[in-house]
Order: sequence, then C-alpha cells, then structure tokens
Amino acid sequence: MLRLTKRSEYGLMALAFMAQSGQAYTSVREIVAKLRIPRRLLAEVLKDLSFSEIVEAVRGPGGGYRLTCPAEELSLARVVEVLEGAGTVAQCTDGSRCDLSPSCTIQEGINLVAQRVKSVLNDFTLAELSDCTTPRPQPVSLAQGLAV
Amino acid sequence: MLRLTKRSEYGLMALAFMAQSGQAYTSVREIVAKLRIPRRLLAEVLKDLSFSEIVEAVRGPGGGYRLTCPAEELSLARVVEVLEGAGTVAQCTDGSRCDLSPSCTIQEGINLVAQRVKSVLNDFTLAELSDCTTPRPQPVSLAQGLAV
DNA sequence: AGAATATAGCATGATTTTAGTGCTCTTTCA
DNA sequence: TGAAAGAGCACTAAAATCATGCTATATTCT
Ligand code: SF4
Ligand code: SF4
Repeated sequence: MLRLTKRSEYGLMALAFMAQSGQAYTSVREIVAKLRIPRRLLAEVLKDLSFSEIVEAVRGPGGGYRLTCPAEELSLARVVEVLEGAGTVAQCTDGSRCDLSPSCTIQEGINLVAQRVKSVLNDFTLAELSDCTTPRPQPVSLAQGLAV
Repeated sequence: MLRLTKRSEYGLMALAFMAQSGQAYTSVREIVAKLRIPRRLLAEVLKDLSFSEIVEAVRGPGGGYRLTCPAEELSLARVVEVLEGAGTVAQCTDGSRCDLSPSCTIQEGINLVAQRVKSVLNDFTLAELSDCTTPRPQPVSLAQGLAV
C-alpha cells in the first residue's frame, strides 16, 4: 500500500526521541512511557537497529540505547532498509525477480520510480525528521538554505 | 512495506499497454493474453479506473477500454490514488488521524516525506512509465508476435 | 555477594491486508 | 438473434503485520 510498517514508524519515533535526548542512553522503558507504543515490539525493533549498528546498546542500570552517529548523518533510507528490507515500490526492485518480469512492460519504469522514492528517503535525515517537531525556534528558511 | 499493491501494478501495466495500443479500444482479454495476469482481478481494477474516468469503457464486440487522456498527462499518483487510496507512507498522511498522533513526534516529518514521495509519483507520467521500455525494439517480439 | 536495571532471545496467536477466483446479467454491435 | 465484452456480486485463501509473555544474560551499584 506504499506505506511504512509500524515497525518502521516505531523505530523512527524512537530514534527521533533519542536524537533529542542528547547522547545519554535511553531505555525502552522511557521511550515507551513517552511514546505510548507497544513495548515488546519496540524492543524488537531496537534490537534490530542495534544489530545493524544504527544504535548501540548497553545493559544494566543507566543503560539503554544510543545513536551511533549524529542524527544529521542517519538517513531514513538506512533505517527503513534495516527494518523492512531493501525493496521499495515493487518486488523486482530489490534484485529478486518476479514471475511476471518476462511479460512486464513497466519493470524499468517502476525501477526508476523506486530509485526516486529511495532517494527521497536517502535525502531525509533523522535530524530533519525530528527537527520538524522539535520545540526549536524557526529560522527555518535560513537553516534550510544552508543545509541544502 | 512501502510497496505498491498488485492492483496498482496490474493497473499500471494495463494502462501502459493501452498507451502503446494507440487509441483503439483494448479488451481485458487482450491484455490478459499479453500480460499474463489474473483476468478477474484486472477486470476489477479496470472497472475502478473506469469509474474514476481514467479510462472509458465500451461494451460489446470491438469494445474494451481506452485512456481518456493522453499518457503524458496521466500521473502515476492519480492512478495509485484511485487504486489504493490517498494515503502514502503513513496513516496520518491522508487526513485520517492515528491513535498515536498526540504522542507522535515525527508526524510532521513523516508528512513531509509523504509529500515528497507523492510528488515523485506526481511527476511520473504514464508516458514515461511505458517509454522506458518502448523505444527498445524487442528481440523477442517476433516470436511472440507469431506465437500469440 | 546480592539486588536492581535493562537488553537478548524465543514462539505463537490474532488481526488485517492483499490476492485470487466463478458465475450471471446487461449492453452493444454485426 | 448471437457473439463479444464489460458490470456486478460474495467468498475463500494466503500472506503480512501486529502484538504479547516469559525467561536468560549482562551490567551496575550497594
Ligand atoms: S517485474 Fe513488473 S510486475 Fe514484477 S514486480 Fe517488477 S514491476 Fe511489478
Ligand atoms: S501520527 Fe505518527 S504514528 Fe500515527 S501515522 Fe502519523 S506518523 Fe505514524
């Protein structure tokens, strides 16, 4: 349906939360308390993200998760890819071929679309994602002008 | 999963096919024969497209479907919207609100992403979609032309 | 050492979405 | 009037997604 899964959304919400929490470790408990999302599922998502080294985990008191890189350098594409696989838009866009490809006349076109969609995700950083709602003042035009 | 449904793909394939068939009416039978996709499902898709006036239908011998506007003027966005609804990327992007929106910190960001994705779809016309594969003379077309 | 905190790991059931299909009716053209 | 072609209708099957409980292991602090 051209939608992100909840997994991705939860993951992004959590990451955005962490991005704002500075560089301290953030526990699942905290995130769940603030964001009101299923604890168990979030835990799994974060585990995956930790496995892919998008976040690092520390156990024990005071532990939790933390971004491994600045939010400005983490693209949505990377997160989404980890959380729901490489392919977007259609099935043939991640290398795996579909039964119809021999008779499919739009394969190349679709792949082009997929590429563009992906580049949207690639150009969108976690920083931007959380900045949109961060209680920051809005010198938006300036910031954008410089950032882009 | 950020994927189009089969409905959309089938629809697009069919439309692309029609775009290449000139302005003659094309029957479901023909399309199915060439494209090897489920007949019944395609019929339903085309019915929807006809309801939304993306194609027009004519019954009876020699009838079928035909694009109502030049392929250059039909955006993927329009087709996809008809076939799988307005929302993309997340649930809150089509107006309907989700339970989490009060605590969701990324809503605006996601909406921005959705907007961009949508504009990718908006800028992509059916003409482009089929052009990607059209200009290439197919080495297989001979065999196909004779076989079918 | 022991208590408390927090992630890691595991399997399964419920729900939702998507895909697929058969048959009959109506319209249109020759 | 007969053949072609879309219109309408309801259901089943399969897959993806969401959600959840419990135990184990690692870390820190007292
Ligand atoms: S080959 Fe065609 S039908 Fe198959 S996934 Fe790609 S675009 Fe879709
Ligand atoms: S409000 Fe947040 S969680 Fe709900 S659909 Fe929008 S982005 Fe996703």
